[in-house]
Amino acid sequence: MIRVLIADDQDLVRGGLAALLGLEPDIEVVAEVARGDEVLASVAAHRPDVVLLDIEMPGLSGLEVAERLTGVRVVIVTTFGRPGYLRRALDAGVAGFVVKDAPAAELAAAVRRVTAGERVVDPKLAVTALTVGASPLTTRECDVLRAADGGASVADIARSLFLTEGTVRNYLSSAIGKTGARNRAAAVSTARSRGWL
Amino acid sequence: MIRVLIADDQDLVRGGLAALLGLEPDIEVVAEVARGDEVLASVAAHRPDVVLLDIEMPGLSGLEVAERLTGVRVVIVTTFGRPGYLRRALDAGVAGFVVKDAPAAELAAAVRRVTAGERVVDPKLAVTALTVGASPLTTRECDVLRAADGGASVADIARSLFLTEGTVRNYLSSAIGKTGARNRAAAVSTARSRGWL
DNA sequence: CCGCCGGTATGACATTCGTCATCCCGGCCG
DNA sequence: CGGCCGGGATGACGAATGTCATACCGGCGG
Repeated sequence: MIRVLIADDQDLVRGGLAALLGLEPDIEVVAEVARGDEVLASVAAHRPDVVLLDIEMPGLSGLEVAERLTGVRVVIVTTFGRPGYLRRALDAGVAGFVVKDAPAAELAAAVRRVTAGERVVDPKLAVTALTVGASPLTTRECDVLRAADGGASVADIARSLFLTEGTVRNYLSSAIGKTGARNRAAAVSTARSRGWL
Repeated sequence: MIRVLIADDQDLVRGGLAALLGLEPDIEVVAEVARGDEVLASVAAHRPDVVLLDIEMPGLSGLEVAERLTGVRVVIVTTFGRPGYLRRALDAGVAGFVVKDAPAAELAAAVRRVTAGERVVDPKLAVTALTVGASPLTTRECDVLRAADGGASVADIARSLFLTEGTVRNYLSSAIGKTGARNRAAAVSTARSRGWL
């Protein structure tokens, strides 16, 4: 019996995945959590063989959780097949990476394969991740781009990061250049779609 | 036996919902589709009692599908509890509106209740929808905001909508005013979060 | 029939952005 | 030890953006 823990913030989705895996005779869902920061305690309590992690969760992101988890196989299950996400997931040592628009049958298969010691990654995604490459953005450029999301002005960003307006402009300019965008909004959009933020 | 059709573009989620409802003795999932524009044909073919519609799907959005569907009860199942979505859904005559972070048990309950002729809407969401109010944006203002998403310049927007740059600036200015934002990016963000786009 | 609203357009104006050059500092690598 | 890179800052300049007043047209409600 493969013991599985599921972490996803959307009740309906989490319940759905549990129901899906519950249909498999050799898989048992031993716990479900809705927040990233509850995963570690639950893993300690239930000792699952495999942990399914959504990336976007309150508390801690799935990627952050994956970095902290040891002694258990991790499969990232996410809506967004962003190259940067895959890269960070692999850096964090996950055993599998499945996107939510993959065929439903693939989930159970992935769980079995990582249990058997294999690494499960969508080949198409892997190619894209290699093609797009790693993030060229520095830490601060990321910070500034994140702060710029939602339409904050240079002054707003400067205040929220305790920087001078001029410095913020420099970082934005640099990030715009690196993303090949023509303004901050496009830069944010590009960086986000690549999983760089 | 309540016959249900599920429309959601993410295989894993759709499969999950199907598995979840499959556990109920009085509910039968008779069809699944992944695109909005496949729903009508599938409804004609399978004659379900209830149709579960995700909003964000390729082809047609769940809201557009709901407007076109007659003779069947519709439940919107969406990630985003945006007031504007709920409003448009109710205008389209749906019988239920469930957000994906609702408890899993609520889905089957919602299906049963709409079958019994009830209308199922999250009370909190209903309050927010009434509080926030309907969209103050005109059609063109929406168009321009949508086109502005992703960081397009005034010139880009003008080209894509066959307008003068000055006119685009006017619409943007007006939309920025109506959303209480301080620039176009914030306006897009606000309008989107309210479901006005 | 007149007025208002939405769509479209023009021109002028102040403000914000994006770019560039240049500077300082502290690590880290060769 | 001497670069080089990343973080941080300043000032200047041109381009893009946001605001406002004004105008014309077509439809719809009073």
